[in-house]
Amino acid sequence: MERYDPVAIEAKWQKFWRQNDTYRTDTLSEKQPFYCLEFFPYPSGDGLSVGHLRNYIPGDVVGRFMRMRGYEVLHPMGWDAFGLPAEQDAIDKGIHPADSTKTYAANYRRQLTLVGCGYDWSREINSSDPDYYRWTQWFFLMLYRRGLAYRAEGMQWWCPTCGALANEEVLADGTCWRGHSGVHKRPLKQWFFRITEYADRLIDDLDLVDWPERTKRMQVNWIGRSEGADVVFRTESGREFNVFTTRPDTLYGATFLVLAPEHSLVAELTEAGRGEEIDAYVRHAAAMSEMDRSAAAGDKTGVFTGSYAVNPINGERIPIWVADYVLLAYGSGAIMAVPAHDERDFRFAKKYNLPIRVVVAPPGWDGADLEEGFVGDGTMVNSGTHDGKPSDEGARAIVEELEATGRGKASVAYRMRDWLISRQRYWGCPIPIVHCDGCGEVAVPAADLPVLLPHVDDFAPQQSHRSPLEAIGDWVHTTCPSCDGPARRETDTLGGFACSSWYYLRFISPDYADGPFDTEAGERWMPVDLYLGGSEHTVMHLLYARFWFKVMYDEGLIPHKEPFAKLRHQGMLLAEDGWIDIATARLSGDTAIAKSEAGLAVHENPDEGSRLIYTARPKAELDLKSERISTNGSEWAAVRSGSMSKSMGNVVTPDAIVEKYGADSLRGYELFMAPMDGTLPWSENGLTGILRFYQRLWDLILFDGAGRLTADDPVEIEEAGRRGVRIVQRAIKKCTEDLAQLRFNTMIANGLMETVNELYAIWSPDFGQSPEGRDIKQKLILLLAPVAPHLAEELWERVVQGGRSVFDAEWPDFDESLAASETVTMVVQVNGKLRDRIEVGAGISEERARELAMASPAVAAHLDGTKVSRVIYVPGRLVNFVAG
RNA sequence: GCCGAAGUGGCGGAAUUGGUAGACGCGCUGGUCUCAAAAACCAGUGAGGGCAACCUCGUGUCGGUUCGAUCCCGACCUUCGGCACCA
Repeated sequence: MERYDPVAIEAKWQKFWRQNDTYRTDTLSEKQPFYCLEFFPYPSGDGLSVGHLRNYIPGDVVGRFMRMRGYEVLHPMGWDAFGLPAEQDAIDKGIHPADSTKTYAANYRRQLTLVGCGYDWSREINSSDPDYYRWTQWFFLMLYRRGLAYRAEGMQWWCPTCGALANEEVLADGTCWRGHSGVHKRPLKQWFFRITEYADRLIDDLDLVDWPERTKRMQVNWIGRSEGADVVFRTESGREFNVFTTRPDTLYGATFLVLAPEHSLVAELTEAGRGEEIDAYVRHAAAMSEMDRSAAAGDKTGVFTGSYAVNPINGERIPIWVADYVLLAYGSGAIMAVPAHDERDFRFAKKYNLPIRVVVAPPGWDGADLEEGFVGDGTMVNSGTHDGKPSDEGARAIVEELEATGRGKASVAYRMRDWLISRQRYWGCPIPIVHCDGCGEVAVPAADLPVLLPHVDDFAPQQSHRSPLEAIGDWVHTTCPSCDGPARRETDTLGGFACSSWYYLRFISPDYADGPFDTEAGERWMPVDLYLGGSEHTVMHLLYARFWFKVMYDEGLIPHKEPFAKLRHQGMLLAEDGWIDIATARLSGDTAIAKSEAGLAVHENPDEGSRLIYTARPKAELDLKSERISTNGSEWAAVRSGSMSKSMGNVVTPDAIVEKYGADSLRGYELFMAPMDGTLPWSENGLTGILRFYQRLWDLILFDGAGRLTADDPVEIEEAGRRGVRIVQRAIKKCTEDLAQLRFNTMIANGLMETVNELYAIWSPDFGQSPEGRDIKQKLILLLAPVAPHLAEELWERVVQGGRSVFDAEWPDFDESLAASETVTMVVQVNGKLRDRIEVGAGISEERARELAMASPAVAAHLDGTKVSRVIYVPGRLVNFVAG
């Protein structure tokens, strides 16, 4: 029998697809459109690992499946080539990013083709091409014109490696999104997009999309909408300023006010004689990094300005303090402190001996001093005419009162800040603005786009924190589009997330020259039907792209409100588990790297800065059944994996796996090993199972004698036909439903593997050649096609139809009634415990089922003479006798 | 601290969402074939007991609801992700 030879088959069909342009999308097709997209990658010099493929393979499978179901599928690929990762790589390797990204992209394209991904490569885009970034600039101008792009100075995040960062790019542990440490704030003049103006819509419109709830919630939390009130306080010197509070009901309990150290009124409100102390405090706060400030969250510090303000609700005179636990950027940078009902204010008041006045009584409160701030709802006390009201009602009443007297109003505050988008970097899209002495900031006219990024050899970031482009004199010096006088170009570039905020539109009409995209085609093809990518981009790319899209909507470019109708995340793939010789690891010292038996590297005791890649498990948890452990007594520890990384030498490339097992096996394994959003370690062993399965399928379809039965067997062809129809109908149902829900693992396990196992049991040479047998084979190939496209093509050519791609065939339909079994196994229970199983006809009556169940000897034995008081009957499922 | 997700064999994971726990695959054990090994194929494989038919236990822990709980409720433990002085 000819063996399944993936290498030969795969080369053959990849060539066929290329020559026949199999994956070209016709955006004008009459068919229903389906837009299937994966986050476009930044092409790295390391190439793709098997981990990255957990993003691309599911997309490819869905694309193929939808195509077979009659949709015109748009499934493109491109490169997120502008931005820091590319520039950093270029600096490290001394290659110009314009060259390196092209080389890397070509390698990505080769690898994606190698694993059988069917992209329409005629739509390949690269965000660093002038033909692309010209439209990124066009969008910038659109935002600018709409007042959504502006330049401002302030304290902003700064990464020693990456430079200026958006808030979204800073992680809680003081590192940036690229993993660099030392992130801190510094005063910077930067460009921003006014994303905060869209905060409410970014929250509300999440109701329109099918996204993981977790992801939606993370975006909502990030935006951080809080409803409350602005309250106006007047100082004794006649100054007015706002505080924001979410608890207007506690206004009578405000016993002091706190300004952020950077607040503009601090100097003015500082009483004579306290200047030195206040200055020192403000300087100290400024010097302290944001990270240090939040690390010291428990310990509150502050100083009294010496000034007082008047509480607008009761005319009370209360002191104004300065403290760094109040953030300038949130609300108005000033708060009313209500120590009785806020934990932070409580601590501060305790420390500085400020009064604590309860105005919302906790349930059962006896008037005693509080041990800590009570932040819950309760009944209002010490609040003038509002006493006795529930606090939520009181909050509304107080806001009304403030509005009536003009001393405050209902208000909303957000955690999200405007999006810092400028970078003092070379490798990015130039901001299309010129600065003119006479006219000021002037937008480059759309007709003059693109503002080309000049090709320079020295593109390293400057110590001065200024753009390297400043050094390119003949590029910087230009004429003002408005007055023709001398002007300077804006030398900042746009961060990479600007480029990726609209790329999904460019794929629809990649060569369109009259705008960023053909709006008619855009209307038809948007929103993206299925978007696949990692959850790490939840508050970066996925938030930014939604914002841009909404601006386009407002501009009338697109009639849809959301860009991505359905979103799913793929899980992370960790490095393979292994075993480590503890003794060897110890020998080389605390921070040493030891080589385990499996060839994996291990940080046994990572340094402060380095991440723990592997964690040795306690000996008790070792897999004692494993030979590798038991041969070596106690010296080996099982090692749980961390993420794949080049520095650890544990990256598995698709190239190596394809060579050994074939692309179809790699695809099958990536889909089969776990649900697509699960995180799990890579395990090369698992590939064997997929390869064996393909071999079995191959043998079944091409060599009928592989089946369990011979022509002489008692299972007649007719009987086999009946069973075969049921098996294959069930398989179609399972595969169709699972693919629609992206449940690839069970689609393969139960839709394909189990089906083949069952078919083996009824298969004989004669049956294989019967019309039923041939029909089953054909359907099986179709079901296989999205997962293993090369193998499916080969089988399709051999047993069904040569010359045409299996992807031009239709996905099979199923018929519930044919898939249904004639008999079912019913469970017989006594008091809810399983005692017997009986095989009965599918349409059995309750009466008959009870009779048969009662007849079971096991039932009599377990009833043990007790009377049956109740019988639970679940049709087609079980009969349960309840005794006593 | 706050928000969220998850804990099932030696491993990855199934389970029609209240009705046969462990599908499918890996690994392991035994067998067939072979001089031998690999591959392939066949059988077995949650734990404990029994010659056996069978019995008992078993889905992180403890309790509850129910004829019946991996699934629902309460408390707790653990792991992972996100946020974190946001008034």
